[in-house]
Amino acid sequence: MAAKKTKEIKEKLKQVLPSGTRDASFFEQVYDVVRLIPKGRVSSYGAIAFFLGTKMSARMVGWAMNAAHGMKDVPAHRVVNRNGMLSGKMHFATPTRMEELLKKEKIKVENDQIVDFEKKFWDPAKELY
DNA sequence: AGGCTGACATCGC
DNA sequence: CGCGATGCCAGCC
Repeated sequence: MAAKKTKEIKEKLKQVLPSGTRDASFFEQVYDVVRLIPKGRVSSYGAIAFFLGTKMSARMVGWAMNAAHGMKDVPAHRVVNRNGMLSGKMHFATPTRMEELLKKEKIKVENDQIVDFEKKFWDPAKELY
């Protein structure tokens, strides 16, 4: 479906981001927040969106993450949906990459879902404010 | 220029 | 209690 499209976007971003970094906007802020997520902690699209001021634009955060794939500094694996589910794992290099990365950070993952998500949850609005 | 899509979230029936 | 519909923003066709 959109897999092909994503691939194209990824390629395009490779040209756009590293080259000019463009005049980021929503994305850059998302990247910043994601980078601030401590190791061993995770956050959600909604929390980030909320922190940025637009709680309802959680989808955009996901879109930003998609772009973040090209950014080495952005630990997209630490960002999951509100359920703590690794909804975006299929967008990584390999479907298991996200889970592996999380496990390396002492985060337990079972059935594509983060264990004790509430404990590992890192809320930017709380931590950064 | 208009419409569709997308790694989400929330409200409604 | 579960599934469907809607909102949001940006980028692509």
